[in-house]
Order: sequence, then C-alpha cells, then structure tokens
Amino acid sequence: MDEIREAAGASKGSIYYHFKSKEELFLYILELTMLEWMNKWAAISAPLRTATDKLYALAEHFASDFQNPLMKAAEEFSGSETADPAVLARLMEITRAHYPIFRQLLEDGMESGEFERMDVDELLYVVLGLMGGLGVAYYELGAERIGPLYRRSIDILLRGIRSSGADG
Amino acid sequence: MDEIREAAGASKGSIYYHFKSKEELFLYILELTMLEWMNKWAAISAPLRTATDKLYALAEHFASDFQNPLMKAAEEFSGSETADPAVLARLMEITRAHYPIFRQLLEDGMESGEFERMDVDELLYVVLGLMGGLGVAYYELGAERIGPLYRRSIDILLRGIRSSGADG
DNA sequence: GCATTTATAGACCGGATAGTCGGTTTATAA
DNA sequence: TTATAAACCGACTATCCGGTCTATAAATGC
Repeated sequence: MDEIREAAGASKGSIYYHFKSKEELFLYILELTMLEWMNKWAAISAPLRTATDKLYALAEHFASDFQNPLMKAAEEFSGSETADPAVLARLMEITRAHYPIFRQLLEDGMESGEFERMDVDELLYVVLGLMGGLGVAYYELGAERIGPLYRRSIDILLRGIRSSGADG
Repeated sequence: MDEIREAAGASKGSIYYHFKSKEELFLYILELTMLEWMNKWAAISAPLRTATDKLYALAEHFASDFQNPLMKAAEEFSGSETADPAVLARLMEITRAHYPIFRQLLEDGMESGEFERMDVDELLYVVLGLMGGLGVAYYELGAERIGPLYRRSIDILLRGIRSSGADG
C-alpha cells in the first residue's frame, strides 16, 4: 500500500476513500487493463482477414501486454488459499474475458477450412496454455526474444492444426 | 510456519535447528521433489524407444507431478521482488534441472528423423511453455481432464514438428 | 456567507508471522 | 553415575502491513 500510495501521489486515507480495500483496487485496475487490451485487439484485428493472420497477431498482442506484472499478480492471487471466494470469482471472470476472442478465432478458422475441425474447447485450452506458458521464457530469454518465440510457436501450432487439404 | 510445524509434528525451534530459514526449508523440499521427479522419469523412460513415445510419456509425467503446489509456489516465488538474489539463483537452478531432459529428447527426435530439424532452444521453450501453461487449465477443467488435454496438445505439437517425410 | 458534502491527509491500530532464545530432554560415551 | 553434545520445545520478539480514525481542506449548494 505504501508503494501504491507513493506512486499515486495520494494518501492512504484518500485511496481508501475511493476503494473499499486493496483487493478492490487491484480488481479495478485489472479490469481496466483487460478492457484496454480487448479494445486494442479490436483495432488490431479489424483489417485482418484470415484466422491464420489473426492468430499471429493475437499471439503478438498477447506477448506484448500479458507480460505486465498485473497478470502475474492475478495468476498468483488465483492460487492463494486465504482469498475470499467472491473476490476469486470476480478475478476469474475478469481473467476469462479474453477467452471468447480466442474461441471465436478458432471457430472461424475451422469454419473457413484453415484449421482442421476438432473439439474447440480442448484446442482453446491448448492455445491459451501455450500463450500463457510461453511467458515464463521471459525470465530465461530477454524481452526481445519473446516476440520471435511466440511467432515460432504459432508456426508449429498452425502446422499442427492446419487442415490436411490446405497448403502453407 | 505454524502449518508446517503442525504437519511436521515438530516444534518451531526444532525446525529452525535444522533449517536456517523458511526459504532454506522450501528450497530443500523443492530440490528433493525435483530429484524424485527426475528419478521417476528415468524409470518411466527406460523402456521407451522413440522420441515420440517419450514425449507423450514426459507430458503425462509432467502433468501428474507438476501440478503440486510446490511448483506453483516456486513460480510465484521467482516473480517476487523482495527475494534475496542468491536464493532466487538457487531456485532457478533447481527449476531448470529438468530442462536437459526435454532438450535431449528433442535432439534425439531430430537425430532419428522423427522431428524436423530446427533451433533446439527455441523448440525447447515452446515445449516447456506449453507444458507449464497447460497447468492453468487445471482451475477450469478438473484434474481428470488435464491428462487428455496434455495428450491432445502433444498430438498437435507432434504434427507441427514432425518431419515432412515421416507419416503418422 | 453559511452549511453540507466530498475529498485528502497521515498518525495510529491490531493481527499475522518469520525468526530467536533460554531452557529441557534424549542419546552417546567416558 | 556423570559429562557432552545433539535435538527439541514453545513463549516471546520484532516487524510488516492492510485497514481505521479523526482532523482538515476543498468544492458545492442555498
């Protein structure tokens, strides 16, 4: 709280006047961040036509913004045992907000014949897991090598789910 | 500490007689767990011939053991800012212990012609990221649906990296 | 100009918890 | 029996930190 207070240039009393608790403040900022991420994505994806192009762009967008400490904190928080269930539920709701974007993309790709038809939910979690998991490489490689890694992983993923008829 | 004390059936004084700090105790257990995991893997992988078979088995082994709270804690800890750099370094060292297993497997697969030749390090982080990332699906799906998800992700990965000549 | 609401400030509180310390028990050996 | 060391115990301490409280200042309305 003291760091937040200093960064905000406000007093503790003032912060607590506007936010019920540290948790509430956290969720508020998390939601704002997520909304911003989704808006950015809307702008990025608008001109893109194929699901393939969108998938590359989505991976890049994910890589650039999901590295922020907020998301790490959210993940960490979701594993905490002392956390209030209501807060946890709200956290999950915010975190899950971007699932439909991935889901829709995958469905579109299957519809257009770019991707092979398969269980969407299963594929969704594979993609989501891949995107989230690649983040740990951030500690190992630098920030500058993360982008190429995401792209490379999409190369592999695409080859793995591309329908047999299509050719790259 | 109080929970640890109770679970251990020992007193705080006794625990601190054997371990310098909570951190040290944590690292000790983490190392033990990692060693056990590697030993188990040695037993599992011994009879397996192809890199493909090994990859499926490794994914399963990863899924079953890396769900434990210890690994979550380790990851969480590695993101902590207050942590002592020396402790952090030791943590990373322990965590990285299983990298060579993955790396060797991938190299073997390329050598045998099962996998296409490519940058091993890059592929390593993709696979590592995928394995680690799928863990978050644990919260969404139950424990019983995690195994199939890991298998499915290997299906896709394999199709993505299989050398063009080979046929599945 | 006065009253009321809104906002800010920061000293203070209290629960939680990693770590300490003096003292006791148990095991080993002389 | 006695001496020494290894292991153990739990009350206590120091500190951190989220949250509260009271006092004030600024804005808003009549």
